[in-house]
Amino acid sequence: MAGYREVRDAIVARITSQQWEPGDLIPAEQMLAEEFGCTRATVNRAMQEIADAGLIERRRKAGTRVVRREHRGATLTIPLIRREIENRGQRYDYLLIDCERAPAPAAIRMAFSLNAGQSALHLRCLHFANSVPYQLEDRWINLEAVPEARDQDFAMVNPNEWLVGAVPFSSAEHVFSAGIPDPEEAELLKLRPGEPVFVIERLTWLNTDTITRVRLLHPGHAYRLTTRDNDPFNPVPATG
Amino acid sequence: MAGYREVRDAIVARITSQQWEPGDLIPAEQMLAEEFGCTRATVNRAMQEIADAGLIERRRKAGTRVVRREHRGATLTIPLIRREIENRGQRYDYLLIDCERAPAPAAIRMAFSLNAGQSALHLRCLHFANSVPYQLEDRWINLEAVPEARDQDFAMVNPNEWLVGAVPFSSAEHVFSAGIPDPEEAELLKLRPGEPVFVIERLTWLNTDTITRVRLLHPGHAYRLTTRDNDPFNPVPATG
DNA sequence: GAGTGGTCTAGACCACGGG
DNA sequence: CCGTGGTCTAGACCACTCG
Repeated sequence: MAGYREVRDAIVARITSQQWEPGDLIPAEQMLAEEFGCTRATVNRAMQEIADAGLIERRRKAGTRVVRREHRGATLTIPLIRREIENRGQRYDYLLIDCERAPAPAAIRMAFSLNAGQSALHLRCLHFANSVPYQLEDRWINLEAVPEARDQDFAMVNPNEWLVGAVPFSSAEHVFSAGIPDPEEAELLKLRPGEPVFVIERLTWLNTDTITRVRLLHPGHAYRLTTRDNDPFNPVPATG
Repeated sequence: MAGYREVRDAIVARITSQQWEPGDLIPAEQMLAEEFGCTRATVNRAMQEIADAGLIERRRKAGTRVVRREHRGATLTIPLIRREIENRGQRYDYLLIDCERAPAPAAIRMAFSLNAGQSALHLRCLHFANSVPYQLEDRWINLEAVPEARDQDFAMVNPNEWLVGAVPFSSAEHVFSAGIPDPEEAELLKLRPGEPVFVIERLTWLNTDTITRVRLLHPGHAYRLTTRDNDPFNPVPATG
């Protein structure tokens, strides 16, 4: 009689209540199917979801065990910069500082797998929230991987939005850090002396090609990157 | 003849190759089942996984559409601090600075849903990598939710590890920012003047109870938080 | 070898929601 | 209304791997 959600939630409850503790072996699917009055397929679907969430580990013949929870995951959503600002009810403005094809420095050449002589597209721009500098973007685009970028007018469309629309799928690597801006960066962001910046560096791939490397600077006093991760199955806690 | 992985990968390929573009309607499960020579259940499982990955949106009667990819997600793994250091081959040391039951300040009272008079457990500690300060931890623990914390000796076991072991399941909220340490913090972390800190603030829930709020400071010059997100189905790009 | 999970089938009924 | 996805069943075969 039980649907897979009920089976799933019941099993999760036994784990979170520590009725089944980390390391414990869970009854086999056939046993649970009988207990819950459903077929093994239904139990299997429930168990699959719990395993996907990382609560249990399953191995043929060895059975299913409650996982030792060692670390917690967090899912960040990196929004479109324009949306991020407009969603807060602020006006979004965009300024292209410079955009030119230039010889790629060594670090970029390595990331893009380019030879010594090759060039790439380098551009810098500023994003404003209510006319206040919100993000300074320093981006390299791999023209070997994305040759169409050369014909784009990035004074009109910001590279963030253009790339998201033009590149169908990719992997990404993010690095977050705190740093001290150099004098030019500080001036562009209109920072007070001594003000730190929150730095996001992102590398993006299309299949095996690196398509872009971007370095995003935010004023330290104004920027907070937030993520909320809920239990995969349990109800959402009160938002404090 | 096709298994659900083949069906899934074939459909994903049509999306990433832009054969099916964002907004497009995908053939119904029955059609795809006939095309791939399998049952609708197999197609359904493939589509479920693709939908979970966020590539498509499904609605009864309306059918399945390719999603407009507006923002990218990133999955962070917050490791055990000891592991993070030891995995780099460095020596981990831990120092409890202070640990006392104290009246909770207003912000903590609000987060923990406490009344004006109530107290909570406040502790501060330092984590070292090769004897260099790596993380300054300032933590409040809600004794209403986790009364066992009062009997713990946090000079021996650091609160990070104890909580991960003691609390079976929870949600969490992370906020990342860059900041300027106050003089005491700067001294504890042995920072040079003007050095910024990378700040992680985390709230953790057990069901509807807030169990702990922790503020973690890292020296800005030494700390980088990295995350690598791969396509859910495609092979991993070359690690640059 | 044998027990467990992984997957598939053929068919069925239902819930949602667009037209 | 009625097409679509959501879910379930009863049964089957297979793949892995522990003992």
